[in-house]
Amino acid sequence: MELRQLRYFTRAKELLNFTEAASQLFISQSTLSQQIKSLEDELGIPLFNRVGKHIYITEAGELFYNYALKCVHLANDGYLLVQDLGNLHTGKLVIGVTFGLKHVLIPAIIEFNKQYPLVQIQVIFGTSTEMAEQLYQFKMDFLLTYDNVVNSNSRQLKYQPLFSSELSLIVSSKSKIAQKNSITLKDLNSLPLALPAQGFSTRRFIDEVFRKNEITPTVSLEINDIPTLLELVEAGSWSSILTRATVSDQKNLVAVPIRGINTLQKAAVVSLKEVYEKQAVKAFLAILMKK
Amino acid sequence: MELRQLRYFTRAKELLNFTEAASQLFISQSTLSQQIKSLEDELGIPLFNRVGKHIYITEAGELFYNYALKCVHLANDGYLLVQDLGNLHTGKLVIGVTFGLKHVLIPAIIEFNKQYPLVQIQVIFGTSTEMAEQLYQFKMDFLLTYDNVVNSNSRQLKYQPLFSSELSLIVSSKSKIAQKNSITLKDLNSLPLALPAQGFSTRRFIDEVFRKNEITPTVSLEINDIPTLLELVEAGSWSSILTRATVSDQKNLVAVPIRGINTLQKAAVVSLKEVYEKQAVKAFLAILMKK
DNA sequence: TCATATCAATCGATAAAACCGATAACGAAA
DNA sequence: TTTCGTTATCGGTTTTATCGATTGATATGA
Repeated sequence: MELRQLRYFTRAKELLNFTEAASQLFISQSTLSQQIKSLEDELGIPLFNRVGKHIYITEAGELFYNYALKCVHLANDGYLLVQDLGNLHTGKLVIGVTFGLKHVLIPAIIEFNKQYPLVQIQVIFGTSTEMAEQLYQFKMDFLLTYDNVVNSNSRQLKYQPLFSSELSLIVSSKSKIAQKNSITLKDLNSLPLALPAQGFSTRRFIDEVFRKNEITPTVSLEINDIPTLLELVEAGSWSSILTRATVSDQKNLVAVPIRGINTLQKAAVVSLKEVYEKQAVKAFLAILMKK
Repeated sequence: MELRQLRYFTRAKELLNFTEAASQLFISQSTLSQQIKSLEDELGIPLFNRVGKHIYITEAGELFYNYALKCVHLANDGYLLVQDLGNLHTGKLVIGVTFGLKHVLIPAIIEFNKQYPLVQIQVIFGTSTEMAEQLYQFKMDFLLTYDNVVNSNSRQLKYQPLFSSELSLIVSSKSKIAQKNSITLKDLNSLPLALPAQGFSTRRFIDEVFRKNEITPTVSLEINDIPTLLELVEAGSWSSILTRATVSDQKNLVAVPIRGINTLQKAAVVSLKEVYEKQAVKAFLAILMKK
């Protein structure tokens, strides 16, 4: 039994299709077929049922999978551990972030790069849904978002809170509303709203607030790119709802508080529980939390 | 990185002596030396410090060891688990059964559990149609039913006959008919019948008998739960048609033979052909057949 | 100080195995 | 029935794991 075989097996089990699995593993289908067979021979029990053109996992396969997967992950964790042991002089950091937390991330990146110039940084903006998916696939080290992310998911996430920011009405500074100290939820009914698309954590939160308070404002624009959204709001026709923090560095936009409801959004660092945490991640988070 | 290398490494780390470790691993010292080196190359960091004729573990080696050891153990646990499965120390058995064969199943379950108390058993009562479907989807290990099941299906089923039982008229022991030695098919025309719903193998058989003999008795009640059916027959208003075996353990019901036609129903174990048969299934069937 | 014992590293050759492409075999779908 | 999508198998090639023999390094003891 070798890790190679376990890696092949887990992928095959996940896809239940040898051809596709082989392609993802960058080996030929024949190799995969042979390696699975040799693993089955060693275990003395079939891991898959072959029926016609399909394969199904057997009871033994299902049970064995748990061990195989853990084993592969453990080996990988060990590898990662050694990789960045001491050397924050190599390695790569992949950070997911919602646009609303850009202002928190930027200074931290600058500071981190000053301290550890050899660590490559990749920043990915996206919806929390998209990013949670990438996190689960180990394509991301951690993500920065508001904390009402997918909680129904089977695997567990670790939350480290950063700060809170109020959800506010965002309007152009030229708008009449910009003068007001605050508005009520009901005022929203008469405003044409431009909101982030489905999938953004803020949007999920907003929809929830609407539902609870039984109001259905006109959402006349949905868009999945926040800079563009801000640009459109700046132009004057629409208002939007975002956290106050989102526009903290925008001159031509004003955040008007929404009265009477709890609109506190908690920003947090989200990562996978029980997975080895890179040195670079630790160092980065130390900088981030210090602020 | 392969499990072989991790096995070599852990042993070497424990003994801090390549020559001895190699000997225990039944490989040459040169092989061990090379494999450790290739592991170190892949990790990009030395796991041992070579000082003169001695070796010492490095910090990286010490940390990596924890992962390597767990990984090796996990793989071994997975192996043992699968072996156990073959030895019936774990696992699950899902059995589908028509109500008419309950009396065959019960003692077999009791005996099986006595012999293999660690195997979980799940029993599903249902129509043969439903259960055949679940069998095809690998949600069931085998089913116990009368053998005129779906034969038109593309995939192939394996039948292992158990015994035969005559289809009889089932009446309350209080009924007048209960006294008779037998009745004819034509007598059925004048009786209000309560039959199992479509989908039950017995019902399929009954309908076939009616069709062949060109009679159309009054089916005044159809029901998809056999215990309830029996309860209603017991109350006295209806008669039913079921195998004699179905009422073998019922006091207040009598089975009256139907004359002049072949009403033999063959009970059988039905499973998928050409699919690996679990050890637990083999053991269970051995007990079932022995009776 | 020098010989010797004891270890790890290295080299070259060999055996094992992982791998690939081509093709067969199979069942499902058309 | 043919076609399509899939897995299994075969024969040949490449990679790599392994070995024995040798070298190099160093601790020990005469």
